[in-house]
Amino acid sequence: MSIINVARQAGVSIATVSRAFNAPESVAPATRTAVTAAAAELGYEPNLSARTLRTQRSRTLGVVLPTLLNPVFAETLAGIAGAAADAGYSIIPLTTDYREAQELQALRLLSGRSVDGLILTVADAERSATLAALKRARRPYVLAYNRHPRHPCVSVDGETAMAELVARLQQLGHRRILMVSGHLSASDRAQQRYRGYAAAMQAAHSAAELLELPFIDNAPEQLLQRLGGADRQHRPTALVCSNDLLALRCMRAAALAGLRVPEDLSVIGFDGMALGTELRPSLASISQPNEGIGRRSVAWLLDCLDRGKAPRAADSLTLPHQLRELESMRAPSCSTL
Amino acid sequence: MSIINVARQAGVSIATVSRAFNAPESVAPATRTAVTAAAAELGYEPNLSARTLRTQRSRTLGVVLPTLLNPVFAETLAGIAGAAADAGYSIIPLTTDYREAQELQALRLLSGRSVDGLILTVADAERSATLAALKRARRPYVLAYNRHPRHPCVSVDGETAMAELVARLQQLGHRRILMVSGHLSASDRAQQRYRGYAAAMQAAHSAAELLELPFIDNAPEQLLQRLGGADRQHRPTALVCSNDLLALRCMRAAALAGLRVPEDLSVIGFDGMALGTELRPSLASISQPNEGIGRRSVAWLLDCLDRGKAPRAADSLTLPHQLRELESMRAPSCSTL
DNA sequence: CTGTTAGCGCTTTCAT
DNA sequence: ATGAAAGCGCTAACAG
Repeated sequence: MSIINVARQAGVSIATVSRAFNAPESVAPATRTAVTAAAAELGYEPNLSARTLRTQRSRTLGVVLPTLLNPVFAETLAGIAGAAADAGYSIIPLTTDYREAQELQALRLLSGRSVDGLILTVADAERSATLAALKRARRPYVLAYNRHPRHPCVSVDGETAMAELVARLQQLGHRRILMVSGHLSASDRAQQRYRGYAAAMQAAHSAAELLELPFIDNAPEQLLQRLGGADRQHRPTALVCSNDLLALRCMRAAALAGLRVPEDLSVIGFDGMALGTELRPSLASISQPNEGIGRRSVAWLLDCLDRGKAPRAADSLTLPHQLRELESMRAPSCSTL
Repeated sequence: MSIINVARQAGVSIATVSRAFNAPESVAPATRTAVTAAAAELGYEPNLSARTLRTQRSRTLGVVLPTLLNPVFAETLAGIAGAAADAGYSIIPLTTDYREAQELQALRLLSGRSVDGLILTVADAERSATLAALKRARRPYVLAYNRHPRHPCVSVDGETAMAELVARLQQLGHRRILMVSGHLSASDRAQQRYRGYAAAMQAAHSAAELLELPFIDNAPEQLLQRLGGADRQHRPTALVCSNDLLALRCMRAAALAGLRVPEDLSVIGFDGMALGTELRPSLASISQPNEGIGRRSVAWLLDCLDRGKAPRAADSLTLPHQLRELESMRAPSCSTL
């Protein structure tokens, strides 16, 4: 079922059929109707491969994310998929598990598919071979979540957000605030969040303390140890976590250590995954507009594509974050101070 | 950078280059080396659109799922994406929000992209216009999660699973077991799960009771009412939910009604989303191999594609489920009986 | 084992 | 406003 059948059916040339679809105004109304009718009758759908081959535009976007098992990225992908679909674009998602080798592999897979552009979240924008390759190939791209002065990014200001959170906790009366994260070296975002935490702690003349947890089992020994110590004076009254999944683990570890959240310990996450509000206690978090980050990335990229230029680092977008002060966060009770 | 450049560089014809890539054994070792070297030097990647146009095979799969905001489907997509990538296939995911209009729209988008096959989860396989269209178009497809005698499906036996769960609850001493679901008419899977529940309740001479909740706010009035009633004799001792997300809401509603889980009320979900094990209490659930369902669907579909035939309903796969008896489920305490 | 060549379905000059 | 025809990059006969 090709353009040829439609042309025959409508009694016109294939060029006219093509025009009727791609530049309707350049075709006489009567002809247009005839073509449309013929196409509908035959159930004709233009062949994208042929169109791509001819125009060198695929109307397809590559999407490279760390994992879909973290709801944050699932939400982001939902936003990307929605925005892309609205614009008539398809997406090809690939996941990397935070591994550079997989990032490069993803790029290779996508390069053959001649995607018009990519949206990606890399482990560390500064030292990313993937981004270097991308620049070299001069393919338009937008980074989601990453923040870097030399790349086009859509993100929130995690450093400021974290500093605000710590300030707010201090204001509530918290003094011993522990930060928990995965391996800092594995994520430039975690590093930024830590900077915000450390700066705010220093500003308040409190001691910063970081606990890096291996991302393996459910109730990490280290955390239990740190929380379970008999010495109430040294136990933190609040845990700020570099992401929501980690915060969940912390809440569970706290419960296992016999601590109540938030009575004995406040736990705050980062990301604002939708699920957090469904829990009990609901998860306090610095919420990012995850779907929004996805949508805006697509919108920006498509806008650039339309004008034939690549997104520029200087036009990077910082979206607003929000402190979600939910049930897992509150002022420390007297007994814990 | 096309096959022509490589041919020139290697001093052979374009046909030889093509063969060197697609049937290396049919080319002299020396020639092969020359071609490979030339390709590497030029950074050549075969153009998929051209190949697709010529061969009518895109090495791309369409994936149609209800939503990515439910972790179950995010896990499924992760499995699909992994298996597809391993086989050198790309996927184009589309979401439908359980709406038939969007299912049809998805099909339209995919038809132009000439995907080799599709994997989909539809709201109701029995009355699905989408599946009808798919059959008419003779495109190979596999349903994930849906179960239907006339379609090729990869799923677990939700009816049996639910019956087993209810039997186990009865064995633990539960008598007043309430089932909670979304609108039954919206999902053939929920219907199957309900059948299993009803049958098992009847077998135990207990009264089946279904609460259909609108999928809108976080702590549905109806549920609170049903749980909060002063009359302890009529309050259920266990809630079986048609999915994990709903179970989460139930746990939250229970807490708001002043009930402890599992001391006062057991809550069991269905799906086995990974996040459930991270909560406190951890979520008991009938767990399905979500990533596995995705992977197996891809494997089956690709296998059929290789042999040039479409998956047949008769070869449908039922994967094993498992009762995850975690913290949110236990025998009723004396005071609640 | 290798080369020549005809299209896959579409868009886009260039004529008319 | 419409048609004729070239060609996007590749594969698969076919010929040698």
